[in-house]
Amino acid sequence: MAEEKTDGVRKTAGTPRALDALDRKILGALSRDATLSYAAIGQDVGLSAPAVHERVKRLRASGTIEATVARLDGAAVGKPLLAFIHVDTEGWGVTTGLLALQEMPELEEVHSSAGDTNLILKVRVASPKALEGLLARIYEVGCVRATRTYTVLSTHLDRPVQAGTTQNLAEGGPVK
Amino acid sequence: MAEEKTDGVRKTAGTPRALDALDRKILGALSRDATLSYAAIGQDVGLSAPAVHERVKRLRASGTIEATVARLDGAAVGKPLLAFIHVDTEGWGVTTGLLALQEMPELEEVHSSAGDTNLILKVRVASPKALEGLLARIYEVGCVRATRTYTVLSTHLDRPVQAGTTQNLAEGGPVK
DNA sequence: TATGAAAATGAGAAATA
DNA sequence: TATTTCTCATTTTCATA
Repeated sequence: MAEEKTDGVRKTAGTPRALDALDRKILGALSRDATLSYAAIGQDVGLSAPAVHERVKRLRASGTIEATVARLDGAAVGKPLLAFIHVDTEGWGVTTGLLALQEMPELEEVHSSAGDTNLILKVRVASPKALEGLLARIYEVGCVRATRTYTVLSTHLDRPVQAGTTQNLAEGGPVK
Repeated sequence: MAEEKTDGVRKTAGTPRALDALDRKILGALSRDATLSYAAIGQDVGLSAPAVHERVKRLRASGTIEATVARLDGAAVGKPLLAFIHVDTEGWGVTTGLLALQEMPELEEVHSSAGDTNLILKVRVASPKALEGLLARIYEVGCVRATRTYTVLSTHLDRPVQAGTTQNLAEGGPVK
């Protein structure tokens, strides 16, 4: 348990510096394709390559850019089955057992939730059988009252955090 | 490259080539940090830099690596509120209105689901008010019978698709 | 703008089937 | 023996001051 798994946990070690329109455009480009050269991004946003580099460095240091990672195809790595699992727990003593679960690469997201459930899990597994095994291990943690599993039939959209907001996207929107 | 970017939608245009242990280690490293040099990865897995490059090129071409992207901090880009929305629809005619919703950068994931709900949405917004506005627009689509919103209080784990499986987790040490 | 490092490409050698 | 895949050497592009 003495492992320093930072892996994907929020850092937020950043300066609360405001982002301007240029920052947002750069972030938008990088969130789509981080292999773009600074020169190419600079052409898009109207900046020189070193200027883009400077901003990206700042965005990295501030934690706005958490990491640059490869997005893998679930099916291609042998995990074609995606599911969300809602877990109802007794009390708040979930933390200990939770850490053990996070060791499993099948788990991608773990959120505490408001609403009629306590915990929302996003998992990706090889087969229904693997899902069954995963559920069994969740109950082994203890303090689990019930689970509800939502198997994903098809994914229509799956993209990273977007830098843009609705306001600067569509001006004519009927947003009240 | 003038690429047909569909903004995160599955392509799976890949060869069904099996991944060996080396591929998985490389994928694991890149899914954590895609800024690593091929030489550094090569040292980890016991390969030369060009050899790693060759495999990565293959993995990209096959679609196993979908993209290399920057992970952004939701709070830092002005969207501190994460929520899952379950949508109950009437019939299956959701497709048309769905496409309009995907234009909104607040939407990150859209899945069809089995279970007692039809659609699972993952959204990230600036405020409760923005969430309210988003819900309103969802109902505007039509065919929406009901929604259930699960607001995320805190995120304990959020990482990309993992290349490993539970079986080979124990054997493979932490690739540092 | 200039420098250094790393990525990309090609040719030869070794291991495997 | 033929095919695949690694290593080595070279060029070119990009990050960084």
